[in-house]
Amino acid sequence: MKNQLKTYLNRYVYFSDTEIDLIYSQLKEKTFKKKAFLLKESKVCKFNYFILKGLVRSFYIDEKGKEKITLFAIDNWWVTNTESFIKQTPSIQYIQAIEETTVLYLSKETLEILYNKCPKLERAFRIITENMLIANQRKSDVFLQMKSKERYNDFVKKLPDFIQRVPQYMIASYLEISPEYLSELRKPK
Amino acid sequence: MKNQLKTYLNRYVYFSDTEIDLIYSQLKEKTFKKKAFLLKESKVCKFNYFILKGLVRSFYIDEKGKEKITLFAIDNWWVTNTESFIKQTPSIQYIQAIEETTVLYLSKETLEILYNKCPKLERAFRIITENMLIANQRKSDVFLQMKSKERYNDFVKKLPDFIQRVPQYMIASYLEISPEYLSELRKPK
DNA sequence: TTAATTTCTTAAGATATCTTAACTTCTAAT
DNA sequence: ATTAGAAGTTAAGATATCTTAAGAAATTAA
Repeated sequence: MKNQLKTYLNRYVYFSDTEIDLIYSQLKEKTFKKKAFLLKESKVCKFNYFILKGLVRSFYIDEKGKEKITLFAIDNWWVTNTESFIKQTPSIQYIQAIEETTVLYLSKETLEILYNKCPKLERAFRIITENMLIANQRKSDVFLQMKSKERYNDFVKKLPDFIQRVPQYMIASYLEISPEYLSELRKPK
Repeated sequence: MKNQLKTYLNRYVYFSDTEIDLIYSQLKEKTFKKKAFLLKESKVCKFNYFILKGLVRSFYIDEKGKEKITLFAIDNWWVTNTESFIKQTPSIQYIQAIEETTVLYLSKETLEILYNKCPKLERAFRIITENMLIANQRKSDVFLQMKSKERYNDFVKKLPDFIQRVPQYMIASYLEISPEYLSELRKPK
């Protein structure tokens, strides 16, 4: 566990074992069963979760009562509801385990204490946040205004693992395509 | 100029005058005429720009040769092409002044030197980046899958200043609506 | 002020995508 | 193994939005 975190963090900034020990000592571990919620709508998102193993989705319910999936996250990704976690305001979204998922997690308060004790961690999160912004900008700038078929092809190409592990109707929701139409698009010929 | 930057940065982290002097000493100032480019497609985005006064847009050209606007930015916003600036890779997008625009700007290298000399600045940018991420997630999560009319109404409500200053066809592009259809939507009754 | 360019509007026909609803296939639980 | 629920497919009709094309209005330049 500690080693997985170390390998991950060292991709951004080099941390000594002592520093990793400090960070790790502040993290708690938990396993969520399939379909269990890490966060529910209207609750403040208290934690930032580092996924050791598993698969989760984030979604909200629109005016028509439909689930709209906004992200998937797997091993070695941080997942939280950024807005709710940063501002400590109620979340509009849910975070739910699609597979059994084991995480390390920490509160905003704990994270801020760590930033002060270990400025390198703040640098790591600055870089991680920049990367998340870049990924999200790709989604909003280009991805969402492609045609449905292009979005699906792009997703299959870039995230083939997810196609295996995530039900098709969830992929449709993430791609903002109705499940029926995605089914149509997948038809050969 | 220095004062405007100070007021802005102090919204995130408190900086002493000495620290502001250090930061300010590394920034250059420049004025772009209306329609001048801060960044052109295929070039590496060398700078992060802090807009003192003015209005710019970022856009790319799609396969059909149409301009797709991805953001507007005004006074007291940082603007750059995040992906190109962070990774120092060629940009797909342009950044262009819509009105005459005066900026302070600095290179990635300079910014990294400043992060080391003044860790508070790294904290400020960590927070600024978090806020940009939150704003962008709102766009990709909710905004882009609203109906065209809702997107327009939302934009009018949240950014009324832009309606005055930005030609309607540019707003249409940002909202991912054809200019003709936006014109239709705006018709009374 | 007039001409030139840019921006905005209107309308008709085309198309992508959604909705509904029924049916099939798959999966998980008894 | 059987059944109940979940997930995926199919097809017809509805609708949002785009495309094209032309003209009107507004800005900018001469």
